[in-house]
Amino acid sequence: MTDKNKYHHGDLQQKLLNEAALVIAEKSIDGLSMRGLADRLGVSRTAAYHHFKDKNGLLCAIAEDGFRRWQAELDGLLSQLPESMEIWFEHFSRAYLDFATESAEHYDLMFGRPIWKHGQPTESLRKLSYDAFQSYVEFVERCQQKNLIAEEQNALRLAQVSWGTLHGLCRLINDGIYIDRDSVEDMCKNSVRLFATN
Amino acid sequence: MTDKNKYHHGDLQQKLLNEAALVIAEKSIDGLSMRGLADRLGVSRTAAYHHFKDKNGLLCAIAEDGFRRWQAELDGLLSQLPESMEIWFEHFSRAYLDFATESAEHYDLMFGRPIWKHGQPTESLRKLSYDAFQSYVEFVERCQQKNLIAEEQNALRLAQVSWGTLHGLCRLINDGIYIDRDSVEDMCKNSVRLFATN
DNA sequence: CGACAAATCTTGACACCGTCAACATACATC
DNA sequence: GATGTATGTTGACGGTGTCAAGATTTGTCG
Repeated sequence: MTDKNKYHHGDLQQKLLNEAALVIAEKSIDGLSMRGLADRLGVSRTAAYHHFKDKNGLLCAIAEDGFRRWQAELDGLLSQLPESMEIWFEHFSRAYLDFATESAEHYDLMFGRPIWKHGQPTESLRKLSYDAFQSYVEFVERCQQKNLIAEEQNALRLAQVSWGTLHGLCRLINDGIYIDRDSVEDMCKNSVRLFATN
Repeated sequence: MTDKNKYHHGDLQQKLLNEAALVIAEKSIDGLSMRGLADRLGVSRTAAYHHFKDKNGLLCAIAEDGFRRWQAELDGLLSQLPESMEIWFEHFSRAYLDFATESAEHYDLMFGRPIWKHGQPTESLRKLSYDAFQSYVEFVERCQQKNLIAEEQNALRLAQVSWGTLHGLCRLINDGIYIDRDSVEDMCKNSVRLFATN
């Protein structure tokens, strides 16, 4: 290993992921191209194809990182049972919105059409996303067992609807339909009241 | 006008819109290219640029059609005050989901990132979308005046949150995250209960 | 150590894409 | 009939994802 003009790059796979994250932060997801990414790393256009099946594979890997970050935060939020559902859910909503808006591009990738509808999601990505949601469902169930939430409600449905609502709000912001963050905060409180007092 | 090998196409603008709708229905929005569309109409690659500023302009025009269709349906739904909010909202939800899933590609265009975040929406599109939402807000206000909805709630916020929830569900379906339509029906009923009994 | 296989990286090529510039044709109007 | 405008054309530029074939390095086994 001459260390200087090395033919093999070392850990191109990881470097690709890191650089891709930078590009996405700079120019959004549509600004990410395989060729441009290769250029930035001073590597040939097709080098990445030895580490990812295709562009979809790379995107899935980036989305996976997002899910791991979110899961870590989620674990903290779900680790102990709340005293008041209303306060907890407001806290949860804020954390969710913060994640979705601060890592907007990651969020769009994690739940967006390019991966889930068109390019098939990687099996590992599928599992990560499923686990994240599942841990939320189980949290709702634990809350029901402690009588924090009415037990006659279907835990899965409750989790789906409450998450779907948050997801809807986040999409409205990230897609540029609602841009007023204050409105969103207020909407968030409204939806909290709906879920918590029911 | 020789009628046969006519140089001028007649009403290319409308034909472009019609054919684009077909392409979108066949191959989804990403399958629509300016060049491919021109080919299908037997016209040169840049002919469309005399009728739309650029691809974004064409997409906006398609989205406008979607908004007009939705507004027509909306007018019917909002024309008279309901007797029961719960029944009405269930009816409304179903209509919204039907529209969003049956015209999935149109829906994604109407509320999707490509237009609102990246390519700036046309002024006319902006107005159409604003009007549609505004008519919903005014409906909520009328319901409040008739004491069908608690008056202390902010009508705008209520409209935003309820619509945001429906939008969230639709995105989950259209983006391929939830594919089970039965689950969605059930989720829909759950969210109805949240809004109607509050 | 040498040979051979696997991993990794390269260039070349293909088929797309959006869109600008320059030019050609048809139509409308004075 | 001349002239301007609307509409159509081809040519070109730079961009994209990705496949095939060849080059080079690394890992493995006798």
